[in-house]
Amino acid sequence: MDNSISMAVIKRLPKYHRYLKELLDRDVKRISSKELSEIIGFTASQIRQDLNNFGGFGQQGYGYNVEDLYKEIGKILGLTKTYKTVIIGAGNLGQALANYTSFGSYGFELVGIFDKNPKIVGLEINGIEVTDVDLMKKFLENNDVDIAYICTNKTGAQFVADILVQAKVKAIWNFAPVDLKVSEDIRVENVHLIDDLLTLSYFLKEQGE
Amino acid sequence: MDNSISMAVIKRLPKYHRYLKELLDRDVKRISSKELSEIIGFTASQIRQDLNNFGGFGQQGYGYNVEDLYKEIGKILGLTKTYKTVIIGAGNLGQALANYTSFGSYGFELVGIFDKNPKIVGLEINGIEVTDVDLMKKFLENNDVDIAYICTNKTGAQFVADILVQAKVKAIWNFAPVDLKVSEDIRVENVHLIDDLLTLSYFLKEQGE
DNA sequence: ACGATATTGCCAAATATTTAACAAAAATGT
DNA sequence: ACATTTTTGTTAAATATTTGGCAATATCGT
Repeated sequence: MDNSISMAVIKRLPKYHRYLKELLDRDVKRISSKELSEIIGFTASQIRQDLNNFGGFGQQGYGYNVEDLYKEIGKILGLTKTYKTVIIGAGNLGQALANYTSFGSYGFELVGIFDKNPKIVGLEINGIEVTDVDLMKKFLENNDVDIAYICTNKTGAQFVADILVQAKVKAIWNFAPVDLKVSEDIRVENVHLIDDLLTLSYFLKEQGE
Repeated sequence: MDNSISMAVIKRLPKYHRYLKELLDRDVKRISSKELSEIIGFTASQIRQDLNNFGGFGQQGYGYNVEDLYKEIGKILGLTKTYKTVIIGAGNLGQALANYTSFGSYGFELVGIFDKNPKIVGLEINGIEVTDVDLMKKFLENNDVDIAYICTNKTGAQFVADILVQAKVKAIWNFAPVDLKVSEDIRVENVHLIDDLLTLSYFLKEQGE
């Protein structure tokens, strides 16, 4: 029996979480799959199906308790604990991510920033000093880092990834325009920004035809 | 008859484009779907199926000519023309995107940057002066802008989107953590960074169980 | 020049995902 | 208290996507 949850479902969970947070902030107490479907844009059937992968959180004739469901999805997403994160590559993007305070509010705690550029090493960004990337290996040995954000250029990304794998970092969030080769036991999420632009470009071309 | 290409296929096109560019740079002349499958990680069958949505670019017993295929996919993606783009919100992320030179090399030309913060308005980023967002509407009337990158906070995003829709901007690349409500004729790509982190978090939690 | 090999394009089968349908259970109104 | 309405959880049907199989055709080696 295959009890693993499909990727399609997993990728929708953050959106549920986001919308439930909004409802919670607006003091909405309960919501039906139908009502939720109208604001979130999935079908009611899909919402019920998705949630039932994890348990029966609703109640017939009533719907779902917003606060409970929000907390349940938080638990499913692993938001009950905090994660230590590092940024490698403190260029524009790395600095932008370092300054994103909202990640911290979800429990992603930034504990280190690394770069190889001597002009950037030593700078303080969001209260954290940028360290030379040559010292990263040692840092990872002394700190139990969960997630690394790779914000280097294409050339440096695989080199950095190899060190991260060796140091048993658990996940990589990769912004470099390259698909990293890593061992099975490390999870990678790629953000290929240019891919999104090309998708837009595809549709703009289509429109003109 | 439904002749529209599925989103699953469209989302893979940029990856084909990326890998073909790499092969081209390495002076590889021809490639079979089997060889490509080994480096790109899709099945050979899927690759052939994907490409055949747009035409028979290959040749039996030979495979695909790398340069031709690269160009064809570029054409499919609409990379034969240039697009005028603007950035709204010149915070850390907006500035990072403004400094991304690689977008330009794909034909996405940055023509304006807007912000509401008086401390930022007037700054020059990558050769472009940041303009007050109140002047954006007028700017859009005088310049045929194709794509707008929304890098504002959650609060400002919908307000900005409404102006963009009115000004007949064709596409929005939205980095604000909100799902924009826009008319049908404008294309939106969302980049919800936090969603990716939550996906990683989901899998980290799974690992521990 | 010709047989062996490689490889596409396409169709069909297998999987995966989404949507529809509905019985069962809870809530609501009178 | 009881009929009506709401809404879930779940099963089944419908769609969509991916993979496998193979005839047709080109290339390659001799």
